[in-house]
Amino acid sequence: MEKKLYITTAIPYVNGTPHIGHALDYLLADIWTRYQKQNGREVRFQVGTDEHGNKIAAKAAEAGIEPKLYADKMYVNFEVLMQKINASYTDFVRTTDEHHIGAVQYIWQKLQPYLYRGTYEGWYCIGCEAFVTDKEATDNNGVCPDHNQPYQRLSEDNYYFKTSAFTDRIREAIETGTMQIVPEFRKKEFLELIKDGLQDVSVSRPRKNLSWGIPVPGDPDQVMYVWLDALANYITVLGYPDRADWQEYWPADVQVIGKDILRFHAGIWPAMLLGLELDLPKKLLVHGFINVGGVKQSKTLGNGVNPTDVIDNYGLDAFRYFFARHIPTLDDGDFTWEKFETAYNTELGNDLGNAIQRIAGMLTRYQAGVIGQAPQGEHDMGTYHESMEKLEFNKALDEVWLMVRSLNQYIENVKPWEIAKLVGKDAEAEAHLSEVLAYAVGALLQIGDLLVPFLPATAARIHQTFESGVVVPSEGVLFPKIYLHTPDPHAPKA
RNA sequence: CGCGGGGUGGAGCAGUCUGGUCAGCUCGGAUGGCUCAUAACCAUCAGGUCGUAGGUUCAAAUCCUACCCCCGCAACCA
Repeated sequence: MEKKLYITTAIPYVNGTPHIGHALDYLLADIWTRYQKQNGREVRFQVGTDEHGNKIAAKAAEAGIEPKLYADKMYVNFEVLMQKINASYTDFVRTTDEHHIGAVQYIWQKLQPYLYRGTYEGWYCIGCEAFVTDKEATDNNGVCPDHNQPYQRLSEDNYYFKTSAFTDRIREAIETGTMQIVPEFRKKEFLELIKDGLQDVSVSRPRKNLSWGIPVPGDPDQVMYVWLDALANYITVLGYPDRADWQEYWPADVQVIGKDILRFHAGIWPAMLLGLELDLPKKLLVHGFINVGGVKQSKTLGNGVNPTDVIDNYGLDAFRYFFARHIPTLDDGDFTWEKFETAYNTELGNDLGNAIQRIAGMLTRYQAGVIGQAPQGEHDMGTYHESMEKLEFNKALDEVWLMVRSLNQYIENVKPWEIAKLVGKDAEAEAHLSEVLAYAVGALLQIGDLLVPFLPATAARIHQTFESGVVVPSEGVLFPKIYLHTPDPHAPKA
């Protein structure tokens, strides 16, 4: 019996609205999940939200409501996005879930041997009631921009987690591939980073400085800081420690994360797992960022792209297509509306949509829609599957489009419309025509199969149209031309 | 000498580990063909000293050395 599969995504902090980066997490995990399911595997797919911390408490206070109530309102934004992307997740965890809280407290106690009291010292802003990083303090020249007050050097008591104790084992796991980091250059980057060992992290705060969080068991004055709380979600959502079936899924097969949080997921998180005597995840998929026209998205620039805008105007599959193929799975990518629309019109519309249309059209016109027995597509799918295994989804899609092109070339070569003219004159024409079109359908169905993980609706439509042996007509064309951001070549001249 | 990634035709990229079969792919542009199709499709062309300068070799985008430039990261902003 093969192990049941498990894939996770990073849980976003609900203080804020979802953006394209979150969407990418869900999309990549969903593609993988659908691919594995298509191959008969059972997959559990986690998503969730991170809901504790001062920023949430502050926002809630601003709105005059309880933090939990605020989180209740905010987490829905993310749930809506996941559903909009049609992410086929099986589990949704909120760090304010009762089970999660209980499990994290259990984890805290189990990690006792690696926890010790310490003093955290850093730059603190009275106005923010929070520490800032040394870098932030330096960048702002020692003055908080929000409150226009100088930072103060303060120290506070808290608990530390001895991640340093696990440096060697973690390094070895990464080097030997027990815990694989893809792409390779991220692995190198991280190994370099921990050359001098992992540094212990502070995992709690005095209650007076952090009210909204999970209480530290046995110490009423301390509240847990983000690390143990948030990272633990990957196992608590499975039911760890009390619900038995978590063991069927852990260790995770793939954990999808952005490049910015690699260090926590490759350092602190494995240390936690080792402390709990659990296996490390098999693979960390580290994706990059999405720039817009070469510029980093930021709130201050206001150049962020809203996934909803894309989906609402072009359809979900168009969204999934672009971000799966034109954003390299394992590296930074670039989005512009022009690029997006060009890919939509040319690749989805001209190449694929049109191929489906012309084949369906010929079948209907020449053979009253009867397909007969479509042969198995015979394209070699080695490269496709290889790319899927290597988590290079963009390359897998490249391979599919190679097939779409060669299908169009095939049609052009055999010219079914000319064979059709011979029907009635040439004794073999009818059989030949039917054979040619059936072959085309076979290729199309194979393409449909390969698109299942990426474009579920499109794949379904291909199958629905051709699978039964008779063309089932559907309303409208797939991927009709849209010119919102690029000039319409056929528009009458102004 | 902090670490990492990268500089290939107008744009975006592949190829570099395992030197020759590499100068390739997509978009955009030009010309032609075709008419089944979403004015789609197919073919051909457009010529880029593969960042710069040396070196190794019968042979380098691919290996070595130096240099220039761009972009990330440098502990909590996907």
